[in-house]
Amino acid sequence: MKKKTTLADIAKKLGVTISTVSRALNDHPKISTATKKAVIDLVDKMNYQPNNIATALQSGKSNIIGVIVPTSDRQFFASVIRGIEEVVRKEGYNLIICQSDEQTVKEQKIIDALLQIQVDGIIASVAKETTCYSYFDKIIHQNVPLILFDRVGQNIDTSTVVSNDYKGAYDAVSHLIEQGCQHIAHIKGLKHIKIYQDRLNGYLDALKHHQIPVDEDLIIESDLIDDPDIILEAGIKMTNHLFMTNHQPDGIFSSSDFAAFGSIEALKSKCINIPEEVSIIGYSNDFSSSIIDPGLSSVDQHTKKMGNSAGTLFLDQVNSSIGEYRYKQVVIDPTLIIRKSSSPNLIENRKAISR
Amino acid sequence: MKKKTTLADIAKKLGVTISTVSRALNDHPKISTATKKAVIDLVDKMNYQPNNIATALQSGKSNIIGVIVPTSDRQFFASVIRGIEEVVRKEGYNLIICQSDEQTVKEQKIIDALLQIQVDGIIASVAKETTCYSYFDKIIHQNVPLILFDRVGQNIDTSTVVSNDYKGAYDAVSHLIEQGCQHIAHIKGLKHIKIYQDRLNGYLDALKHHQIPVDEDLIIESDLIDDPDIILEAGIKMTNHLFMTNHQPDGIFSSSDFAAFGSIEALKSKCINIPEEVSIIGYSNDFSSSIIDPGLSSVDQHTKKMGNSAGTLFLDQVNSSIGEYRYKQVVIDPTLIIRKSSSPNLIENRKAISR
DNA sequence: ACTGTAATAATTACCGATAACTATAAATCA
DNA sequence: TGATTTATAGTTATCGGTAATTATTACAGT
Repeated sequence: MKKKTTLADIAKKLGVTISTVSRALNDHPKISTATKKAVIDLVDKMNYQPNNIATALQSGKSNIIGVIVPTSDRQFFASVIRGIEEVVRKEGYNLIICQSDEQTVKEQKIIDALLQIQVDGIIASVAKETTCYSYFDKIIHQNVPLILFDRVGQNIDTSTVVSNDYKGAYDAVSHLIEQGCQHIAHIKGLKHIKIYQDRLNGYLDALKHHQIPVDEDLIIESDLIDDPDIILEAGIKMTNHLFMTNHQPDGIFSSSDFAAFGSIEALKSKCINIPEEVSIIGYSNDFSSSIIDPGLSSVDQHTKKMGNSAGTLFLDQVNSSIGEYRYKQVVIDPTLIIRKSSSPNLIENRKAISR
Repeated sequence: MKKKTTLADIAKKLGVTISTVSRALNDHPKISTATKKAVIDLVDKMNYQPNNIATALQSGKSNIIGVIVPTSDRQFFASVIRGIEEVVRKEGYNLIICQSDEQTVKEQKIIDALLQIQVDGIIASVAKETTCYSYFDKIIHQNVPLILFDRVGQNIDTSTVVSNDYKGAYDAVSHLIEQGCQHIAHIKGLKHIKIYQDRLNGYLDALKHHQIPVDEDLIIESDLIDDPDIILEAGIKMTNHLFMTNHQPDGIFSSSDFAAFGSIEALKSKCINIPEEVSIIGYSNDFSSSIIDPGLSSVDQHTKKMGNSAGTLFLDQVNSSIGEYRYKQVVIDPTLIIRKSSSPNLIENRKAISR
């Protein structure tokens, strides 16, 4: 039931003042080596643990970074978080992970809570529901560094880390075309979210550059940001729908791996061969992409690297003197991982890069 | 560049003292409603945000819980974390997620860091490397509530939440036997880790109770706690090894879904039918279990529920008056999810329960 | 008019640490 | 020897709140 030892305890026992002890521990030059040694010895013996809260109050720094993600139990975000941590922990920062569950209201509550506990910065990916970013502006106005990643707001002036979704989509669709596909369907996400818009544009441009006409009936919109099981079911439905029309696709580019899993399942139950009759490419390179049969080609976003970048941007900003810092925009090029679902004569490529 | 407003700013503007403002905000009975209203109005207008660090210093409570997991980007742990958060956030606690990467040294550093930032409690799953638990005792000695889950230490006197691994294994193996398997292999984890020991015992007892002799050659040990891709490869190797002997199994119970994925891949490439010739059951009910072909039967551990329990145990402990609290041990029964890999005439069961 | 008692608000100490400013002694110099 | 460094450590204010204690009113009762 012993309570924690403080500097006062040590000072009293040593017959010196608190500040002497404090300075001894901080290796202040004006403290004799004899005193320093005495202090350090006693500190060890009394098992003294500095109270960071007191230091935080004094210095105005909490050494805590708030991380807001729509959901932490998705591979994508978990991996980004790990990437952030790798970078910032080296400089003594801890992370508080918060989940918005895609809800604007929760997101705002979280922001308030984080500001209240005096985080030194916030790294966030915005909830899909969110269309107004005034709450994020609030963070900036309080002089708290804000880094956005992946799902960044439209008009927020701050540093960001995004994946080059346009390129990812362009490369994926180009690859399908090279494999001989001429009627490529696209399962796209909600259009107000930039990443899905970019992927759509990549898809459209790839078609255009290869002189393939766009068939609007082959483009299906879906809310892709929920429970994996639900998206998978949706993928099945959408695929069945696609194959009920008279112009059936010979390729599918899905903005979500999970929807692509549904496509594979739907086609398999229709006894349509993948990739001979229909090629499929997903997005995110989820672990299951390598597990499903046939292996799903997918676009790897280098999630951990995204996290690394976000962490680095944060450190840059806090370590630069106020006023002189300029926001930076980092764009990370994704990599197309080719598996059987889009390439018939391929040795299985399970291994993902930098997952 | 405006800096944060404090109680002092409000007090000055209102011509009252800081404590009056403080008490007005805390709805103290001895403050007139007029003053309270004036304070609250000004607080709104000046966009005052209470400084939690100051409160934490004063109260000795940080409202932060440290969570230590071997790795946060695994579905299992991510889901437990979500479960913890669901429960504790309601009472105003925030989580700091830390990853030990299975290394004892990192684990100890994390514990020191968490104690230093004055967390109100620690919820942890111990690293596989860890065999000496003195660092966890340190937490307890500092009167910081400690809850262990899943991988609990052997001799630590504290509250715990574990899955009934014995039952999970027993049920799985019994099911294999009911399906007609007589030679059931077991891919087990490191024996010094209790969960793997329990699963082994469940396996052995299920065999015994069905009068099936144990064949030591069918039990293979593997380090199951690393990168999914690596475990999968190991699963392939182990399975190939099993099928090189002259007594080949007709069933495999794997302590890891990922190793089981490897088994499936190995058997498929040998053109051995699953489940007609060999039935397979994994452990953890990873999302990919429902994706792989055939669907992998697996033991669902109700991870979110584990998290809920851990959070509840923590709250119980902090909310009980000191000295009167008794440690509790919660055991959660897992559920066997049956899919095609162990049951030939089954409608696919993709949906997991309470993932 | 004078004391007693609410009602309300101001003082003050404190949480644990840091840092600027002072103070004290011994040591050095003119 | 007296003045001035130098080395070392003590004082005190501060971070932003909370809470116990004390002070100031206003009003009631006699």
